[in-house]
Amino acid sequence: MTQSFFYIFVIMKNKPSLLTMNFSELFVPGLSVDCVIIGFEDHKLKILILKWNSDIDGWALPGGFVLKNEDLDKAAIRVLKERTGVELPFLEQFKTFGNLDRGKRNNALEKVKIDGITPEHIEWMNQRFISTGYVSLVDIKKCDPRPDILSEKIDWIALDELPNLILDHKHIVKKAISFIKNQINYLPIGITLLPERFTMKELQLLYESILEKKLDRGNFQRKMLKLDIFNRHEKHLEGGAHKAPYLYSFDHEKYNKLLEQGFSFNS
Amino acid sequence: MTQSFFYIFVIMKNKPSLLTMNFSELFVPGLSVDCVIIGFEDHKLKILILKWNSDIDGWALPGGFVLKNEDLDKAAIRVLKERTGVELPFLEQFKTFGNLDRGKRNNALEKVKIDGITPEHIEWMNQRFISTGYVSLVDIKKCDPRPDILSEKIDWIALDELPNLILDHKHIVKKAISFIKNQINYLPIGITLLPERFTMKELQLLYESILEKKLDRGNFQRKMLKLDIFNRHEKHLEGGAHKAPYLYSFDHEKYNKLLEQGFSFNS
DNA sequence: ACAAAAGTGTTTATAATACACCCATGA
DNA sequence: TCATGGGTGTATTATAAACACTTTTGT
Repeated sequence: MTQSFFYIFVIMKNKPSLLTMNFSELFVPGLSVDCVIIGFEDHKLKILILKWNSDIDGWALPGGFVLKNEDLDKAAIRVLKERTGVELPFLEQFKTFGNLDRGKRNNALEKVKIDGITPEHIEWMNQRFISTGYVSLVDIKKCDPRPDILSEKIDWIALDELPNLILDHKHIVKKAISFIKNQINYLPIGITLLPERFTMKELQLLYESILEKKLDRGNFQRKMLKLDIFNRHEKHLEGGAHKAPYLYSFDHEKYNKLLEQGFSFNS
Repeated sequence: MTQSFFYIFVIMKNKPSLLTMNFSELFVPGLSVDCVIIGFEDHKLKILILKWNSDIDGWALPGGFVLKNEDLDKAAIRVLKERTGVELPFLEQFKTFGNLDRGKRNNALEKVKIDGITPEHIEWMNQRFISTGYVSLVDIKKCDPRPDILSEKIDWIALDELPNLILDHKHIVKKAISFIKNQINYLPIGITLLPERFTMKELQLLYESILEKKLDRGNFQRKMLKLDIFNRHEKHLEGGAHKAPYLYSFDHEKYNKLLEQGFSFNS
């Protein structure tokens, strides 16, 4: 319900006239999408969340409404693009949240005073909402997070440092993480989370973050390389007082071939 | 969108007056649930589907609308109960279907002439619908399938003998099966699909149906028994000209303990 | 006695785990 | 030269897979 604001802002920049429209004509009523956009930085998983302005307490997941002539998936793609500038790295629906108690009426909405937002808009946003959760894995360095007219800021926050989130958004995040954890054995997940070139150590730290357990260095390296989906680059990374690690990148052709035939990486 | 009829029927039996209500007041607009109810009979996976009456061509998954003051999950539970009489054996949400092209307008709806169904009801049902898919695993013998005012019959149909299904219901079935296939390594799925007592052979046939591949008899038996979640019963099954197989049942206490600690059965 | 299918055993191959060793590097 | 972390090797254990052997039963 709340995410509408961010969408309104985008509309305002492009076609301000749309704001005079009744939401009921524009959007599928009562249905929204929420995106858990996950990145990896400083050896930690982080997600992109929006800090509301002082009138409204709490942070929120990037989300939005579904246009009447828009696929549900497309709505999520649009939200991802609007918040990060990124197009379709990895975006998957994981669950639809439809409990009655998720949508406690947000009194804060009544306080909002923004040009073009009418009491009818507020009324519409205060209806019961069912929200479909999408999870996206992105390279933080490729993102250009865009704050919103209603939010003081948009930020990457480590999973273990999350502030209060509105509604059931914390629950949505938990479900997203558990979804990724289950998927990791069937998807070489690093391909969208890491930069183009990375070390095996970095990939291992990513896996350890997702699985929440330590892995054996030697075994991890051997199992990964055995998948035969990496290119090893001759230029080593320099810096530490130790042997320089190789840099790797995904061989997209081999990677896709492996995905097609299916595989299992147990860790 | 079509499933509404079945729900109307139930309402008619209980509180016929509700039929005079506007659907917009009763239901969350544009949102439905569809249930893929899976059973196991004659060594085959079967699903419960509804054959429409002659005015309307095609079969449909059991489904329904979501009441305005009802959890999404509760709507699925209600549909399962109404169609089978069964309460909560195994019911899980697996995906929400929201593509525009899934809801091609069903001209057949206009032909329908049923007491109490007004053009406004038809109009409402012809709006764009987004549907959340639930999958349920049930013991066919415990089910009491109930056909509907609009359907000639309700039947268990083997997966490889499915007739034409309306809308994207075939696609929904495929996704449900693939969901179960992925879950099978983490859930002793037989507990709700098989009768109280069963042979290892039957359990194996069930697994082979879901996994769509043959399994080694000896290895399957040993791996299953090693899970230590079964009770072996001394009364053997008789009938064939061969050694009589033991009957097993799930030890619910051990089963639940295993589920809590998590396990993986690779087959 | 025999066929058929159950129950159990055995062998082999493959993969997971733990840890050891040597190597390259910068201070 | 020494501490550090990278790359690779190896022994051990656990699991999967293939298949063989024995048992029980009705005909």
